[in-house]
Amino acid sequence: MARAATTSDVFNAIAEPQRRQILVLLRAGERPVTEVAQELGMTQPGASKHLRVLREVGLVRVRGAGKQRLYGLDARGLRPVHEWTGGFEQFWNESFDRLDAYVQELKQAQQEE
Amino acid sequence: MARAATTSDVFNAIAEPQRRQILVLLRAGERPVTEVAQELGMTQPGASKHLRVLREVGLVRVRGAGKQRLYGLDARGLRPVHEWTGGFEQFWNESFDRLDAYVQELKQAQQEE
DNA sequence: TTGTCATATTCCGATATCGGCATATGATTG
DNA sequence: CAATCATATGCCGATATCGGAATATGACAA
Repeated sequence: MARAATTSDVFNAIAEPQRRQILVLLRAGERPVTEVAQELGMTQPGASKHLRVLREVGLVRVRGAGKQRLYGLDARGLRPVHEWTGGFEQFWNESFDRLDAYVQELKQAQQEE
Repeated sequence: MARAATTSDVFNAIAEPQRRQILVLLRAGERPVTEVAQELGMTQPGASKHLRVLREVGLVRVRGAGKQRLYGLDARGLRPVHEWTGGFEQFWNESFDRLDAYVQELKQAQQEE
């Protein structure tokens, strides 16, 4: 088998740095593809493709505005990611100290050998 | 160019469902590879590979315990992800209502045509 | 040292990714 | 309708991924 599809999966969609940049940019408001490409220093087709992925996972919405198509943020899909990582909150404080303790114990044990 | 490396990037590391499962499992405590594989229904080499990636991005630590190697969680690397998504918190509430409003306006506009 | 259990690595095939370039499709205006 | 601007798609090459199977490496015990 091969790799998981980036489409239809928010975790994969935001694994791409450029796509994260796009999302951040869109926090400032809707923008047409060209402007996204320009502001982030990517090609128009490049931006278009990334926006397609973001649209497919539902992180972005489009609406036609005359000749243009305005892309806007729909951040609701990021919530599950936030919550998933939040499930580890207690572990990046308290619990890790224990692990650190283990490591120190090990170092000592090695020195005593 | 090709795809970004999953190694040395937490966002990519957690884009893999099985790796997320491993992290969740390890919240319950340290475990040897074999046990991880068994509890999650994957092969030993499979688990080993995923754990390698997680180790390389620093989400997991190993310590030798006799014949075994115990893998333990180091969730600190998840914090940036939590914070990054947290930067969109206001957008998955308030701000999206505006976008919804737009959509409704558009639907109306279309009906009036 | 040899055997045995635990884990890591290697090689492979199928596939999906991302970027670049050219081009097709779309919408609008004259 | 033709011209134009805006955007999307298609095709390509290079590469990395994931899973599977076999095998190598490691650690310990007898």
